[in-house]
Amino acid sequence: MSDVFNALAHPVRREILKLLRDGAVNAGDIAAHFDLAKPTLSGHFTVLKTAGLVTTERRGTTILYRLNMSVMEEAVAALLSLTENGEGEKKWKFVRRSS
Amino acid sequence: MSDVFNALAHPVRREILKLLRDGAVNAGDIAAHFDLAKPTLSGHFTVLKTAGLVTTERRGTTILYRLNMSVMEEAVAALLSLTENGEGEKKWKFVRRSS
DNA sequence: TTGTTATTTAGCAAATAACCGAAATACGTG
DNA sequence: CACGTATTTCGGTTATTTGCTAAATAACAA
Repeated sequence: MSDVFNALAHPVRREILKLLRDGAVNAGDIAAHFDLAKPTLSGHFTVLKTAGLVTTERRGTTILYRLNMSVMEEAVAALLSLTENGEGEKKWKFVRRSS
Repeated sequence: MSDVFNALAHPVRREILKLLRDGAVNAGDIAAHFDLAKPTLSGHFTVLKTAGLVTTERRGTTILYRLNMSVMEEAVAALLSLTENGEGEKKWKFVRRSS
């Protein structure tokens, strides 16, 4: 979980995750959103991938980055576990909508 | 929010937060839970305090550390905002129990 | 004031992180 | 094969982080 929070700790990486909310995006299109050199973005991709927050799929010459929802869910659960002591009533309820 | 996730990225700091789940604890008692020098722990306290995740209160010779729940809640909200795009159905439901 | 306990600050070494430009790799096309 | 496009890896610089010991500060008691 350290890798996950570490990945979330950089504003550029959080912005990358937001770009992936509505579907997979290729590395070049992501890089175009930032005033940073491509190798720098590639490094950020590696951090996100190491944390498991994104997955990749080669699509011809480009590489698609996709959000890994299950790891995002685990991060929320880990965050909640820091405040819930397990004994007695839970203070929070966090559920995926069934539809 | 970078400061918050950065603070959460270190396992010792997450463990410190867990020690504070059931109420305020003084610096010495927290330090006793780790095999680290006290100045090292003091540095971790500073990171948590800078992030706003804990507050301090001097109580005689000791200093009490207390969890700042509102910042924890903001962290959860920030995490959710990375996956919710605002248009259409929300995928998640996250509510505080009323009781 | 002197001493004792609790905690932080200062100073230092080693490791890691963030950025860049240049070079390398992977793929598809002619 | 050779070329163009997309992306990553390499090598380097600078800044930050984590840990330590030793010294400084804060509060209290005698």
